Amino acid sequence: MAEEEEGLGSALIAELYRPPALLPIAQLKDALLYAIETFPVTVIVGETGSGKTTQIPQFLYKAGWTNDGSQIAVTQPRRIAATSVSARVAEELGCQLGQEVGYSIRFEDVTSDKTKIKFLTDGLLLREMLVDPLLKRYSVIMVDEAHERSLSSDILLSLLKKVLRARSDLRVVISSATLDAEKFLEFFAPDEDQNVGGKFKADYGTIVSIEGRTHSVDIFYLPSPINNYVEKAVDTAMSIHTSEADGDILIFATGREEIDDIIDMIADRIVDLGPDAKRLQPLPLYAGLPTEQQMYVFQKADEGTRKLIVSTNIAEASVTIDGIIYVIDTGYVKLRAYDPALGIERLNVVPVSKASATQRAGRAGRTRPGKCYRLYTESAFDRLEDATFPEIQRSNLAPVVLQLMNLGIQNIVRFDFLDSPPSKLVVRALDLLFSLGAVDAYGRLTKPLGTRMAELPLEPMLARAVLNAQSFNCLSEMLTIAAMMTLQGNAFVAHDGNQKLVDRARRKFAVKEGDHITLYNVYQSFTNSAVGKQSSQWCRDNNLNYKAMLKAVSVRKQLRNYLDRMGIQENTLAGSDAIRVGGMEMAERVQRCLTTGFFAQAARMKTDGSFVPVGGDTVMWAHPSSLFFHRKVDWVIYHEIQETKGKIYIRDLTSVEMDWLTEYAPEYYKVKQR
DNA sequence: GAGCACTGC
Repeated sequence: MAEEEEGLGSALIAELYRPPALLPIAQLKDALLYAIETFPVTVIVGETGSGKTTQIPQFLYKAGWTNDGSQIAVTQPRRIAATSVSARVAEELGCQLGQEVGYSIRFEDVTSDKTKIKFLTDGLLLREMLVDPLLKRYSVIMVDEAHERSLSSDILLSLLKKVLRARSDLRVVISSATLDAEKFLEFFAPDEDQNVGGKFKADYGTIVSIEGRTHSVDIFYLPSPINNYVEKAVDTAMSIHTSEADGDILIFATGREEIDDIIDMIADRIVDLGPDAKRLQPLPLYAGLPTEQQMYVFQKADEGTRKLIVSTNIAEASVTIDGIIYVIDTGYVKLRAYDPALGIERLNVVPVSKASATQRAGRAGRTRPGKCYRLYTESAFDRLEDATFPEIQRSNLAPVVLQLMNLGIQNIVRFDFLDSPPSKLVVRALDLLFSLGAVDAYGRLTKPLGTRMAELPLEPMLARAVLNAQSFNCLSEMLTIAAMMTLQGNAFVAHDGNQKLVDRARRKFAVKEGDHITLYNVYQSFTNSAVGKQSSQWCRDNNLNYKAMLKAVSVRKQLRNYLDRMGIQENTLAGSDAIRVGGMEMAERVQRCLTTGFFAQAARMKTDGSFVPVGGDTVMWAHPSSLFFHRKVDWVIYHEIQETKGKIYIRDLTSVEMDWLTEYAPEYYKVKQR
């Protein structure tokens, strides 16, 4: 396992560790088992630290829920949680991980025929439903952290509702940290029960509440609203540092730039404190930070030094840091929104929800009683949304729709969602899938193209291009490019914050055709036994993210296996072709092949360097990480479009010929011209 | 001209 995950994992295990007998959940054991025995659906409400994730599966196991040879599944929204929690439970049961207790995540299946309790990501359980739609191997399925309302856990709950209709023996346990419990339970009401109106006849399920074991956290609000929460966060941190007892500080900010600003301002203020003052060590934390730098936040500060961690939302649920006593909540978060009319993703800074604010405050009370300073007024808090908008209502739904169709859901519009996505999102998704040939004019999944696209763990446009690659004799190249695309711009990394070095490193691999083939060259060099040798040192020397590169190797291998099973062979010509891919022939094949997937994302550069889409007037700019940030080009296809601070950026560009667009997507462009 | 919140298959 890579360093980062080990580090984060052990932090998580530390959080979970508490002698099991002392957990409040132990007292509720009988009530819990009774509920699960009696009702198809049990919703468990319990704060972090209540032990529900580690204890409930053990109760069920010991109560005989796996005696008939079936398994207990516990789903997690994150890989790291699945691995670390399973290790903890294996230890408590005194067995080796992978025996009675195991986990299964993408690329790693640590289970055996002896496995009774299996932790897995919710996305992977969805994949299992393709093979086993009724999930027959499980007697109990526990969906943990359902309150996070992730895309895959939402869909999983919808599908479990369907499965329950066919399987009266199945038990579903939903665990939530917030007050959504009733909503979850009511969702599982059989249709006839919903007609009873106000009368609530819940013989299909029940709610069990578990006391948390976190310490109390005093909440402080501002007396009046402020304009600049960045400055206020700095002021608050400094006053905590100079007047409050020992204990580390955690500031929640919205993004990298803001975090850097806060850290710079804090650094200035530290100088003013004078040489005799207690020391303060500001540390940034966000997902894009190189692993080594992320690890600093977990290390104990020197004696007499107070850590001040300035973090994105990553510290809200994904990462747990010990020793935080003070939390400063700016009250904002950066969230994705999807504009179905333009097909653009936006990252907006928006107020947090009450659930989020509560979760943030709780980060101060893990070791001992703490304090949380909310940089907004109490009435502002009262006006916050109860919970963050579910992901399914603010995402590009093309991958979701494709996956649901492949699971046999014919009518997406009538699908029983916990919260239905806006119909515009569904329509947009269907339009795109139709233009890609995954869905026919009757709204049915096509065979084999549509089903194959759904099977590949790639977004639809990329899946389409990969499935076309064999006919362009560039499957080998496209597999590599697809694998590199899943890194989402994280192939290069600034090891010491020096962005100039990154740009220089990128130029070493650059080819005139654009970013995709540039990334292909990166992969080729990394895996070449005479060049990168898959070594971490080589990555460091070339400003590449070693962990990300290893992931690309895994993804490529997995994609390769999928295509093997589909009977699509890697072109022998491609594998042995000695032509440098930046040269004419191969490059053009790749460019054409990419066009067959990304024709709907084509644009042309104007003289001022901006881009406009076909038949549109949206002004777009090449992202600074693109080869075409500096260079001139005519037509391009792009992989991603995103609005940041009012400016629309396109990322991962490859130059194409205008004729190819009409050649490979005649229908699409005929409609466009009307 | 100047920059990805966070996950997952």
